[in-house]
Amino acid sequence: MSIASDLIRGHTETIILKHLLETDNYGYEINKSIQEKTNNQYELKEATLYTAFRRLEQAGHIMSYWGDQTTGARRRYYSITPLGREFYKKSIEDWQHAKELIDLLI
Amino acid sequence: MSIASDLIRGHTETIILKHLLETDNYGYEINKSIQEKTNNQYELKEATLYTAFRRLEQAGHIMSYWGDQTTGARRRYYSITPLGREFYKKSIEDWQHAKELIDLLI
DNA sequence: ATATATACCTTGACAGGTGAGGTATGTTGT
DNA sequence: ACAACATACCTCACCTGTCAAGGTATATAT
Repeated sequence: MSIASDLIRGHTETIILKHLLETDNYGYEINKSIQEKTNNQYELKEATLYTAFRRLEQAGHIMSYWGDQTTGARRRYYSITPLGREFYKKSIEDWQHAKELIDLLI
Repeated sequence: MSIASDLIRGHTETIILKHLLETDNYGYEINKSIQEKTNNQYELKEATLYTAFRRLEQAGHIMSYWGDQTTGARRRYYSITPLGREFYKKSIEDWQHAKELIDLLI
């Protein structure tokens, strides 16, 4: 059992930011982590993942740099900014609030 | 404090169906009911409301008929179908599931 | 007369998600 | 040696639901 796009929509950025709160990380690894956490019930589509990174960087919520892999494919690491942390906090509050309203209405 | 479009997206149809479970109703009244329930924290935009009605009718989840108002503006009443009830039930389950996954990920 | 409330509707723009395609490196199986 | 797979990135065109902005029509209150 999966999850509909329209239900996850709007959470993509929050999910990514959550994965950057403690350590920097790169796209592929973040997505694998999502799959593991959800027992393969959910994964971000690559196009969704990378466009979200662009939006977040554009908005100043994350910053990126290339890892110095001496072997294997190159990795672009992302780091959350102070602004990104604020945005994350606000998103969590919005979600708590939205949950209540939706539960009230459906 | 309001609620972001992207967080409510995908719930519009469920919200409408919920309002039709017990009695037939019409658009304007349904929207007022939503505002009252949420203490004016949320309302469906008219365009959203009416396009959702079209989708639901197209999908066979609701049926419509004109009320016989002798005075005042005409009303188009909507009635939920058995298929609509099934869809509603499924949507609630999807929501419960989505909530868990989102809470796990953010 | 004018404003407000009721009640419906459509069109075009916008934004996020996605399918389908691409590039490149390293490892594992036969 | 070669194929297949895993790792890791990226972009473009398309789809869908929301919304701003416009419209129509009737009844009531000031």
